Amino acid sequence: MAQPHELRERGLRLTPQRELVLAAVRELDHATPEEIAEKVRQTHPGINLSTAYRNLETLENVGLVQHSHLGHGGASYHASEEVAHLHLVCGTCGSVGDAPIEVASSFVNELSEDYGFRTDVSHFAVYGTCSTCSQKELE
Amino acid sequence: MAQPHELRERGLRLTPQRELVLAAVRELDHATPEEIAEKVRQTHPGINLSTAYRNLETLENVGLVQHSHLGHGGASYHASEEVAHLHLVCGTCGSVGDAPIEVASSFVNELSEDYGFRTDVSHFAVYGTCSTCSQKELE
DNA sequence: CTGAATCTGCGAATCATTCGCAAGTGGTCT
DNA sequence: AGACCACTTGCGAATGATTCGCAGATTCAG
Repeated sequence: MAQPHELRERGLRLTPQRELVLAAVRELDHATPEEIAEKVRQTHPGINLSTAYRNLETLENVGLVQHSHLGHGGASYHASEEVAHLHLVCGTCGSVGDAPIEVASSFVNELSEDYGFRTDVSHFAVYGTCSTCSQKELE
Repeated sequence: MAQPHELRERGLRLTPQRELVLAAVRELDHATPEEIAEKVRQTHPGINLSTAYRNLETLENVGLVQHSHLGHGGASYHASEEVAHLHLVCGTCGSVGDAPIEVASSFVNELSEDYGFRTDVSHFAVYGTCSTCSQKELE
């Protein structure tokens, strides 16, 4: 009995690499599978990239982590308990800024009411030009 | 003299494949490089995929075409003169719906005022669940 | 018509992600 | 503790999308 581990509780086996992947996602925020594997290697050198990918997928299925698409590159993972927020990706300098999800609430509501579309604003990045780069363009 | 071709006018050489790529982008809307190459092959069988990619990049540099990221897959190209609109991608069924860009105007304004971020709403898809799939979930 | 710079075709290289498979391990049931 | 089996892992190969290197072809200015 005793209280089951959070992974077991979701029907997953408890393996060192799985725990480490989850820990890495929680520690690094917005990390690519590659970066997560790299992090895990610090304590478990042998871990394979495929294993990182597979565990991220598994953890996502049970809702412990989620991924979003930031730049043109690959996906970026973060823990589910993290507060959801918008990602403002600058197409000019590549920086990624954050903004509270509330900024989009009226937009989300409108899409819901008019189109019946339930938006997950944090899944894809919001693309544009950051204030710094906008300034520079004026020069 | 005479009026220069729209491509020459932008400092580009006028090659058959380049014109065809541009024509294909205009004809097919939201096409992947692969689909564009396929289209071009109808009139110019020999065109190489790399050439399509290179020309799309070149055309994008001079502002004649633009690309956006719809699903997890590759980029999708469209002509610049096309009216910008939002892409509503359903994560469940994969469908891509459209919505006028005005729906996002207050959202865009807010980001601009509060964060100085100039948003290009049509570059990345808006991710979520379409009305059809939302319905099904309730059953 | 000629030359130089720009393009194109092609195959190889890259990057991110997924697969197949055999060997290893975790959890359950005795 | 011992045995079993399904789930996992490591590894290398397979994919799919995109980029690169290069030699030969083409465009366009003079």
